[in-house]
Amino acid sequence: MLVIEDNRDIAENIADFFEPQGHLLDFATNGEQGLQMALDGDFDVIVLDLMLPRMDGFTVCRNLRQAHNATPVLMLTARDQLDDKLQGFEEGADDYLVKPFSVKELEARVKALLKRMQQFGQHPQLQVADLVFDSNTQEIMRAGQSIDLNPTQKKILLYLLQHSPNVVKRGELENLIWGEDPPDNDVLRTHIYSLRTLIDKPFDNPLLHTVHGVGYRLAQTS
Amino acid sequence: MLVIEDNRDIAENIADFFEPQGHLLDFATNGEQGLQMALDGDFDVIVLDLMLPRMDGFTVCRNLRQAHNATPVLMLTARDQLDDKLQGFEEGADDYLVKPFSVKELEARVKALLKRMQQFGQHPQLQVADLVFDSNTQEIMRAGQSIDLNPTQKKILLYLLQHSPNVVKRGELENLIWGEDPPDNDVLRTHIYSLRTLIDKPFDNPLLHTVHGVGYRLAQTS
DNA sequence: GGGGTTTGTCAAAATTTTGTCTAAAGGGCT
DNA sequence: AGCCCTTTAGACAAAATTTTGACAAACCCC
Repeated sequence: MLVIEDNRDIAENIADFFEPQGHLLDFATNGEQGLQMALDGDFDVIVLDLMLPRMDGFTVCRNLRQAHNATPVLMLTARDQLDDKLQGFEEGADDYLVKPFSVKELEARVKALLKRMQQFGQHPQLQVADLVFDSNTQEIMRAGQSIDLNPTQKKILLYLLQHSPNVVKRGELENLIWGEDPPDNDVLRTHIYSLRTLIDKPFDNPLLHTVHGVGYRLAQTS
Repeated sequence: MLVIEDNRDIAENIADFFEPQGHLLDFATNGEQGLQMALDGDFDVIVLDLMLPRMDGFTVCRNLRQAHNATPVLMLTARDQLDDKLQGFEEGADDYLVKPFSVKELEARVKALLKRMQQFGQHPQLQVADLVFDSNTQEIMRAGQSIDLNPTQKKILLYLLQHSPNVVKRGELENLIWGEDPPDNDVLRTHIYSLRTLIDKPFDNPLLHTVHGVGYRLAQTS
């Protein structure tokens, strides 16, 4: 659990409550540091204050999501900022709590988040069959050997991993890579091709499957 | 979205806000009725009041989970009952809101819940008899074995499933596939034929029936 | 039951989508 | 500028899908 909070009292309060319960806590006291730690470490949940030195909570959260980090985020906001809360959800927060709050309530919400994540088997590292994305080293490995991907390939693979075994529409991927205006010709095909030659070609059973007319999906089809 | 709430004002408030946005709402005014509806129907989210006639919210939630229903539940609780809220999470609620609340805040939390669900692809599964369509993976299975359909066949099957056991007019299907101007000759027939050979031929009892002069329907006719 | 219409069946042609691969274009760095 | 890596373009092959058309079977109504 990572707590990004510049107010020493609140941080201590949280520490006093959770640490005796056996939770491991890390603390950051400004946005930049927090983001860095969130990206480096592998936390089960992040408690994120909104008003922070150096980088505000929204920005931290947005950056986190852009880096394809799906760690659940619980935001702490001041009492009188409903609009901020709404924005919080847009940025990818999973829950929020209004200050001042009781630590027991924080506990309840953290529990709920963890339960929800666990229920769907949200492993800290993304994995399909023997294909693994190690969020610590940012490395992709298949069958134990490391594979080197360029940024686009990595983006695609990560997105497919996150949605596996579901089908991802071609349009989603295009939107992921190019945002609004995708190129007129079908470049995505080439990227999929190159990704395939790296992650599937050298191995026996392919994991990246085409769903004709729809898109692609990553799954073991045994 | 199912709203289980005995207070007429609150229910109306919710309805007024969500229905114009295109959400489909169902209402129950007591716990037993609510539980029944939750078990029968297929809701994307359930808003559950705590104090209810006939069966309280906790019990509803617990029963729901015991029946292995994973629909996200958002509880509504009175202001001064933190302990109750904690119990709510024990019983399997996914979030809660303290009364009185702003409808916008409810919206934000509902949205967050739905997003969380969606991230893990909690889409509905369409099914008629032993024929199942998983809209996440776009996989079609009958009697446990996977069946491979092309896009048109998928479209047709999906539409039939959605309308099962009702008859679907040929014109509807043509409109579904070709939009405005359908081909002059009767191609649909060929598609139905090919669909049949895949989903019915290999099995004992056919599910796709012709209604002469009208269209087709998907149903078990035992 | 018979005639006209609708539907089932099937194989081959036409079309679209996807895979493959090479070359060129772009971008950052020294 | 020159180099390296990444991204895009385009062309052709391969695969999959959709349409065509022709005939047989089933259906409906008088």
